[in-house]
Amino acid sequence: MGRKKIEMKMVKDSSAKQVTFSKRRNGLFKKANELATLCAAQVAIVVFSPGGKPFSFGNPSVDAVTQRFLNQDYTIEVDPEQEARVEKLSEELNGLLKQLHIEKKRGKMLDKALKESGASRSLLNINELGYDELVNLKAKLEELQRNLKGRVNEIEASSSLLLLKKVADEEDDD
Amino acid sequence: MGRKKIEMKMVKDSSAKQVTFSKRRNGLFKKANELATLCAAQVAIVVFSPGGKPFSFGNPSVDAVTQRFLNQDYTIEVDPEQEARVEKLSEELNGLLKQLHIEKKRGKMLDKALKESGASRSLLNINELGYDELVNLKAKLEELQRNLKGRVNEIEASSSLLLLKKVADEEDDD
DNA sequence: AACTATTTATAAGA
DNA sequence: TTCTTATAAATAGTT
Repeated sequence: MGRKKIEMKMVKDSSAKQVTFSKRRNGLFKKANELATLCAAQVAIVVFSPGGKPFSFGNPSVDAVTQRFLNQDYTIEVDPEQEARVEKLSEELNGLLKQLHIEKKRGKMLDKALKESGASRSLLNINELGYDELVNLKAKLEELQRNLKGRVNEIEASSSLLLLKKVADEEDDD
Repeated sequence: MGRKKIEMKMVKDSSAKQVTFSKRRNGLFKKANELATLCAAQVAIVVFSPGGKPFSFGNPSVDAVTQRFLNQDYTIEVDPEQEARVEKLSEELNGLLKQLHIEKKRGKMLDKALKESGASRSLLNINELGYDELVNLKAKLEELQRNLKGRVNEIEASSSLLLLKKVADEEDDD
């Protein structure tokens, strides 16, 4: 689409690559916007440049679309299409396990950040909260803990050990 | 790009909209692929059609790019740019809390699915695993539980109650 | 699904 | 980077 046809191979010259990336990223986002406008479609795009910088486009927002994608409502058919039902459940569990895995990674990063930053405590102005508010928030946190623990037990209870195999495998590239 | 120029407004005729969506979705994914190939860039796209069906493109995969995006490495500057440091930490914590919130939702869906589907147990062929493998997986699961609980405690310990306020707020739209 | 008349994107150059 | 322009590529309307 220009003065000459180009081969679909990686551009070697890093400066030219940067120029191509900028132009084509703009083009891609424009197309995405048109698709969303013309068709009332939701679109989310995340791109990392060759230099590792993130760019994103979202309609209505990357977050909204991503969450819809992750939370996809696998409605259980009462109609006995067991095959499909089981497959959907399996996907559901799988997604959950992936999330748990992401959580773990984030947890490690958080640990590191907290240790490295003595200043982090200063970010938390407890004084802004009244006593009742603190008590309330503490309760919320505890509920959160229970829910998390409860769900892990739920998984255990349902003996989804086969799926856990995948977690075990993922553990290996940590 | 066709016999006539079209207005950038939503196509009303639902059949024409579907055709336009298909064509342009293909075009978008092709462009994304070219961007990834030419520039060695990572790209992830998620699109929902007007009918609500999900489509995705990813290089190397939607998952890989999404995780990189979510896990963006907010490297802590030792150089005392405290302002930036605190902001990054705050974002980090925020993202974590969002994840926890997503988790909760997914947990509820899972509960529902498990209750509604008596057949779910049949999906879990424990018999495929040997005893040692089972023991191993059990250990993995317990480690997972400890890690999750540990991280929640970490948050509590660092008194990030201010941020928890956001969780409390989000609770309200459940 | 295919076909084209056109429009749009973009590679190279300034 | 931004703009210009020759040309390649995408696609709107048609079959």
